Amino acid sequence: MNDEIAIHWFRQDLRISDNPSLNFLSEKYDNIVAVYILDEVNCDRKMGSASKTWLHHSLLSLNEKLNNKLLVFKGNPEVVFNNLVDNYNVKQISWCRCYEPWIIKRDLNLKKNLKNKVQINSFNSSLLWEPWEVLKNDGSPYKIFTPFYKRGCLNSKPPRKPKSQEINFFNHNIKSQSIFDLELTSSKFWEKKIIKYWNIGESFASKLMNDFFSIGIQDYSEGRNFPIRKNVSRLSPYLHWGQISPHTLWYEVSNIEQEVGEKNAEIFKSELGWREFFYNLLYHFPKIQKFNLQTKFDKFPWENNNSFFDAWKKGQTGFPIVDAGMRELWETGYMHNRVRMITGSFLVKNLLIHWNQGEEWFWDCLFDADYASNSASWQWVAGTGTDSAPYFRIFNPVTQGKKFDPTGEYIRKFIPELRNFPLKYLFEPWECPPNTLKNFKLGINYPFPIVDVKTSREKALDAFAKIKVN
DNA sequence: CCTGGAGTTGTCCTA
DNA sequence: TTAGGACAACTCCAG
Repeated sequence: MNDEIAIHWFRQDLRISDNPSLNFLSEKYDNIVAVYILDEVNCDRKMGSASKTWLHHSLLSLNEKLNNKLLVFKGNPEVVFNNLVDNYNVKQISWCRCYEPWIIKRDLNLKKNLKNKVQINSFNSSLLWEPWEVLKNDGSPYKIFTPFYKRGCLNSKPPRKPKSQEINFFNHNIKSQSIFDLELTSSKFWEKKIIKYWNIGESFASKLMNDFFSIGIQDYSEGRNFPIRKNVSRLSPYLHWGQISPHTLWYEVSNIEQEVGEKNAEIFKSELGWREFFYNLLYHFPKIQKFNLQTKFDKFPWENNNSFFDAWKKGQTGFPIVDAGMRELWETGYMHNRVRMITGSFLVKNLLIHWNQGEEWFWDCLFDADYASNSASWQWVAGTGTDSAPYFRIFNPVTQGKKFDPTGEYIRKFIPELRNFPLKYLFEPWECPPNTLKNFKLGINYPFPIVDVKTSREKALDAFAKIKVN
């Protein structure tokens, strides 16, 4: 019997279907061995708590699909692979590309150091266009979304078509650590709570896609702005971990463009385009996770205020739409996109707290925490990023609440103490005449607003004026 | 090199 | 009540 093996290294492509590396190996080899390695040696930032939880359950689900033959290790991949190559007849190692700067660097070294022992291949699986392929005519990267997407992406070659095939996984006897040895999970109440809202794994990703494409997308262009409506896909965590490919989403939504309306399909695609844009930015500006893209913001007078930051994290700012969002995040490991903008704008522009702090908190709490998207989105909110959105665009947390949660249903869902609060004052409880509600006292049952909207807005505008170029 | 049009998601004031 | 312009000026991008 043939004892030659080929290793597929699972990373952020935790799926069997439409996996180019697995497809490639399957055509050449009869014996494929699947490996996952938790690398906390080379990384420049450890996974957040929610990400670890998602990964833990994803690996359990993947392992089950593989008849418990997934090999799991913790440590430096180079050491792990050297061991495997020295002890088994490994002909080939193959993986799907990641784009975090530290991973690019690590993989490059790994290839260099192992290429004399074993054949190595890598594939694109998680981006519709490679970041080095979408460039302006002069060869430099785009900094503005619209030309990036319309001209850079839509005018170049169409994304690869998704392809799924039978994979020849090998019924091996190789020993490894267990998924529990990775210590990705704890018995924290918080973890148990947030996973209750999700079904984690590849099969649930396709189910979610199918459900969304048959119902939610029908009113995507309008409805996606309202946090209580079922018009967003909530596929972001699955996309991040590669439990579904953007290629599948791209072509599936193209197929139903007539039924769901061209506009809804186009806007959904452009959201995938934003994801591409964020990766493109990260690839060409690898420091955006920490550093302002517009360096003039380096001298912006951010404020250090731990009690404000704590109030924001806990959903105790006294602004119901902000608090509802922050509590949704803590309760479910997710926050609706519109509310991410509102809470982000509030942190940065009303509290004047550095976007780095918001980015860190989201990194820890979000199931879809993504190195590229999280950083680039925070820079967008803060106005420190590439897009030249006017600095005076400051969300008003009262107006935004009234506009996008007009029935108050979202606020009431996540802020139980306001469940019986009159709708008229729900977006600005401090305006409610005292004693309107029995057993409710502002400052006791729900906090007073920690800042004044008007004066904090003006303060932010003054601060922005100070860093103007001239 | 020059030119002109444009830039995800807002708010506030005024007529 | 509502629609339209001001907010300020910059950088990006393509021709």
